[in-house]
Amino acid sequence: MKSGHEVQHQFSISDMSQEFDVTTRSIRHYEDIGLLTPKRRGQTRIYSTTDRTKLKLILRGKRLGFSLEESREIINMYNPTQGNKGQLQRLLDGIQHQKQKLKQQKNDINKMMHDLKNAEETCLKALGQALKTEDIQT
Amino acid sequence: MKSGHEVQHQFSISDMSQEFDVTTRSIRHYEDIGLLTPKRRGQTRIYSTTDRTKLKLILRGKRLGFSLEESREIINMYNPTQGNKGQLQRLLDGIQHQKQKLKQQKNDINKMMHDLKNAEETCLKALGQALKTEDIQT
DNA sequence: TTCTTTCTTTACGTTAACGTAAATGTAAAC
DNA sequence: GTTTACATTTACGTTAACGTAAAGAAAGAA
Repeated sequence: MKSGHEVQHQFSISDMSQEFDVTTRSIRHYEDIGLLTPKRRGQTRIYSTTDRTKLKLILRGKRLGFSLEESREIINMYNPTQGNKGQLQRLLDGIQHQKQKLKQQKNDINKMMHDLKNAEETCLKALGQALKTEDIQT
Repeated sequence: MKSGHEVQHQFSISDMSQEFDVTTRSIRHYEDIGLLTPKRRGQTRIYSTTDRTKLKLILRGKRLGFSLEESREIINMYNPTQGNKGQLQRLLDGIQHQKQKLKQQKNDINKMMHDLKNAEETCLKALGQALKTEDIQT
């Protein structure tokens, strides 16, 4: 454990927007539904490294086709310490479910990748033929 | 090449619905936007094995978070024979793009899977503690 | 024949995830 | 001091992907 005087970095909404290539509207939307909880200096939002991490998780979820509600669940899996027995059990179930879903996705990706490579090959051959034909016609 | 008297299986919309666990409404919607093109006997839709394949691709796409328009592109990558040079080149670009996206997804999945396993471990430990505490309290 | 099932079309409704615009505030730069 | 840049809230608009309900046709079973 490091002694606890680490610098807490702070970020404006435009910092976040630029760094992660997401609109400020989206960032505020994530706050509206309780996914992010930045502090304020006056009216202005101040984002912490925790917020950055959560935003990263949200965006990773999006790339995998998750809804924001699903991303909320994922985020909630990152602090499993709190909670009674029932809650922990439900959390564990959720984790199993996500793991299963990810396995399915991985499987789908492998199949699709295989198909794409096939298509690529066929496409390249067809392109070769097209070029030959072009030569002849010239 | 097999001689061409293979049985062309036929399916009703409810066959498709049950087999793939998707509503008839969705199936008709996919037809509305031109993703499926079943034949008709009278008014009734008759689905071929080709339609089944396309539906499979659509659903696989959905599991990976693809929009129907993206699935349309994917489907179009399965017959790369037709088309002139420009079209083939664009198709090839699309294929590269999809491959890249899949790589990103695979990467995301690996990271998320790692995180989930961590969460699972933490969760199990906390659950163990909760049970101990329960014993003591009993 | 009447009932039940399965199909059809048409059309309005719904939800998520923002987009977009308007009106306003504040602080630094010129 | 006013322009510029970025911030805010409020609120209506939009799109995809269906859900849902209504009304009717065709076909087989009772």
